[in-house]
Amino acid sequence: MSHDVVGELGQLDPTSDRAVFRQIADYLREAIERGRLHEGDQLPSESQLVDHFGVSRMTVRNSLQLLQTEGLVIAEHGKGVFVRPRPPVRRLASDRFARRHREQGKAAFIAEAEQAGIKPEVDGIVVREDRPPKDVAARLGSTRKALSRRRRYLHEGRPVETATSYIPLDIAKGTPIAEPNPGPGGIYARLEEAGHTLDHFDEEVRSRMPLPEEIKALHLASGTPVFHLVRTAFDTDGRAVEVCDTIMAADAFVLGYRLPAR
Amino acid sequence: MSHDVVGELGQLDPTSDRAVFRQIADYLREAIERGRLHEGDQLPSESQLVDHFGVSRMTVRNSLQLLQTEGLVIAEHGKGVFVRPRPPVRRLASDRFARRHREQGKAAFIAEAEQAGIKPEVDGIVVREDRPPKDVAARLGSTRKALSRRRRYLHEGRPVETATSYIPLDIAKGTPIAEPNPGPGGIYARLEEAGHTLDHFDEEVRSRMPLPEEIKALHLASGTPVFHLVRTAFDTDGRAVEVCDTIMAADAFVLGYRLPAR
DNA sequence: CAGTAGAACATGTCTAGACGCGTTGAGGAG
DNA sequence: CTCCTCAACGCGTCTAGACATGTTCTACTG
Repeated sequence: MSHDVVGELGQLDPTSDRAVFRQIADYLREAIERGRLHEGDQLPSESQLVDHFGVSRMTVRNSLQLLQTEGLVIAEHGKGVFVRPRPPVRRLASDRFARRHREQGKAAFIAEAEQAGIKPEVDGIVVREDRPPKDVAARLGSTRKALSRRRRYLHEGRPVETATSYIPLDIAKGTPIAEPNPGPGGIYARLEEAGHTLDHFDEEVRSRMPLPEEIKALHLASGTPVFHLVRTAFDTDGRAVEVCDTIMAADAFVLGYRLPAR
Repeated sequence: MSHDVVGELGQLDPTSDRAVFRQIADYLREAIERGRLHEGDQLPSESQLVDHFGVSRMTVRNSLQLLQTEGLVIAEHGKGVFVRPRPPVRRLASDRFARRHREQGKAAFIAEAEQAGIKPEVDGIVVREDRPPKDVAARLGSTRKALSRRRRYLHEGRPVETATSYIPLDIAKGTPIAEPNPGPGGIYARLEEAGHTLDHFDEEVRSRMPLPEEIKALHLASGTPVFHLVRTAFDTDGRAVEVCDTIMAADAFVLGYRLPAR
């Protein structure tokens, strides 16, 4: 071993009120935060920690579990536990749906990813006619069936986002919006061609831990929350013409917004 | 017991590849999602689950641990495990720093909370001269000392947000901004009075799991991520006059933004 | 009747060990 | 030299039990 990490971990304080597994987690967390363990580095193995601290394996596992739920480390079956590498994040700017970008002929996700030098992909597109969930229906102002466009986005092969758009059928039916590939500029370009000039978007941002299906779809490590965005597009008549419900891996994005001071 | 929850949980499938503790968690999660267990309801106790499924206690605890990290339940020592109640959320609108609100004489947090019928409090105000962390320094365009204003916000007695503002000393020194209570309208009103008419704010939103100190300051249950906001205020000369670094309990807020389509 | 000690029950922490399965590298077979 | 087998190692799952500590309610005491 080039560097004796386990030997530098210190010893338990048996007089402390703090639980043993928390003390062990504290030592490991400190080693990560102080930079003695870098991104991607392997932590001491469970049996090394058992030997060093003189505790049972379950106690050590409890410590590692804690660090996992904090998002600091990731365990890989058969290999070891590693300091979690921070993936490159995408900065999303609040003008990402501005018309000038759309006019380049690219959808927002693609255009911005390429500008950031990231290879984007889109995946698993499903277009259906569907009754929208009731919070979406409330935003669309109708509980009728709508066109739903579901898809998954990837960065450099890693899935980072799933999104489902809902567009009222009277707008979408029989247009390229109902096709899997809606053409250059994406569905917003098609909406504008159909006379629904876009005025603004309202976006709501929540964050929470992912559901099992979201963990699966985005290959999320434990300790990774998700952003839940609900974006409503309004045309110049004030009508909601699209609601987009998005789940994003929170470790892959920074959302940027400009707020008015006036 | 008015309702035999544990009896309705189904049995393990010994032929399944899915780990036993995951199957148990699945049943409990389903009971919550289907509404057989409501917010605040107590789950079957560990020993009841041990009896029902015929497994050891550690296996049951593993299931409950999983649901805790998902944010679905919360364990209370000596009392039981309960379906986590969803606290009332605050909707933050993207115009929350608009001047018209400031002119009412109230700071943004207070004004918006009262409008939502929530009793707001501010807590633990610390004003110092401090060298800002380097990401903040980069936004201020200076690594010199700045005035830092730290404080904690509460809703109905529950801590939900900590924030630290950094203001360049040449702007803040000797003004009410350097006082614990900066007066009506908050520091933004004072900045404008000092000739720094505000033009816009840039806000960056991240989400991650909380650090131990954040768990402590915000009394976070496990399975609760935090929003990390960094907001930079620009005056009409284009100068960054304040950077505000905020940690918010993610289960207490919905962030709203308006995006331009042009 | 009020107050309290204690039992019963709840979760928290920890031990010691067993078996399973994915990964890796050394050493032998071809 | 190449390929394959297998042992060593690493984490994943599960058992059975012990003791600690917080909570609640009962029943006894004064």
